[in-house]
Amino acid sequence: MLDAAAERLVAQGYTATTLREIAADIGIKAGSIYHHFESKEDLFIEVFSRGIEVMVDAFVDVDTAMNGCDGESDRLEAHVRAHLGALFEHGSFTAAHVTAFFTAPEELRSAIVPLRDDYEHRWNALLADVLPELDSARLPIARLFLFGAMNTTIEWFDLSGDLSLDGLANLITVQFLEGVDALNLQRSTR
Amino acid sequence: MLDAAAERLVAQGYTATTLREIAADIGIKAGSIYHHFESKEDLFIEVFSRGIEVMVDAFVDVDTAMNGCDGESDRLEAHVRAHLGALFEHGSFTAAHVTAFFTAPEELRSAIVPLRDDYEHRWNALLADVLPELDSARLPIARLFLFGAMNTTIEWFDLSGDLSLDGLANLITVQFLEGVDALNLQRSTR
DNA sequence: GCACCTACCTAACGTTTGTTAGGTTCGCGG
DNA sequence: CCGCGAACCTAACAAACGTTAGGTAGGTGC
Repeated sequence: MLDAAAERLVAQGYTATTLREIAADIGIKAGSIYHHFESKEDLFIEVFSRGIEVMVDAFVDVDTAMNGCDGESDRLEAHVRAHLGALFEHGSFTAAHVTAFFTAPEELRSAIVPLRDDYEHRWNALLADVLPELDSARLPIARLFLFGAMNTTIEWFDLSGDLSLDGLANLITVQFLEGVDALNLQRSTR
Repeated sequence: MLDAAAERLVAQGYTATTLREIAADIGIKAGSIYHHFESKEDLFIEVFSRGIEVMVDAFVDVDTAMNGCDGESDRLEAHVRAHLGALFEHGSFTAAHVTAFFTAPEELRSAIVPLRDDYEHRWNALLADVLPELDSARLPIARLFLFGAMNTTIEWFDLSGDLSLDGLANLITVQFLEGVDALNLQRSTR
């Protein structure tokens, strides 16, 4: 049921997603939803929360899997790959979060903001490690550029196309660290 | 009235924006809107179209203002500045387009897609000029990274903050061309 | 066998939505 | 002064929304 809600969110946004639609998707009636959640808002708070949880889990997994052994740029690329994985490979929760969060009412959003802050802080810390020379005032801006490039991929990237998720993660990382021209030299991406 | 519709779009998305709200914003009643537009969809097609028009106009202005005289990276930065200007300085049409386009019903979107394609082609041609060595298969991807960084600024950039639009355009361009580390060396941004 | 809980349904409620038909006001051209 | 069209209003319409009250089927524990 949360899955169905997340998929509707991606396709239609918050207000356009109906409880009757979600209910129909899983073969029940709209009223029955209220046995599991107190309200529409309550249901979608859970969906958005899971979206962040998937991202954080993916982030933590990378952090524990590689503790200081690899190069810093490889570490960044692994995290980019994990973020993209959360977006495309772990259900629709993260995709729903990224596409539909700003279509939700403000009181719902404010309940989720702390979770988003936590995830952003993790990335700031990561970037501070990977880019020690970078002016700390420019660091959040660099992160926002990177997030912009990563998150908008849901609007155009096709999992079944010529470019793999590994390849995409590599391209984003290289472009971020070294600029566009470096996109030419990259290893084959399939 | 189109302005009011655009501002509501930015704040609430397509479905959550009511004709009664728009009417109240400009001091008329909901039914009166139908004297100017055939339907809600019709009204918002106009809003989204103007959003693209503002971007294209800004793009063309830069192209005619500087024909080959300046350096290629300056030319790119001028276009980035123009795109950000369309987003923040020329009313809410472009901002509404970028934030709310995917919250609109599909039949509305398909009426707008050709306009979007036109704008994307202009950017592809620009990037092909500025980056002649870049693999042409990577060019649309580079553009999408750049668009991602530029368009998500509406979610965080504050016109009245410490960073000016000129400064932001410079940061985005430099990061795009040379990578993150180049963010340090940039000219003061106010 | 009885009580109870979970999971669902039915049927309706009040509200809001896009939309429409018919009427009013006002200003301009002839 | 008359007619006409543009801009707006009133009042209602059917449909769809989130939500609720009350009821039903099936399983579990005692």
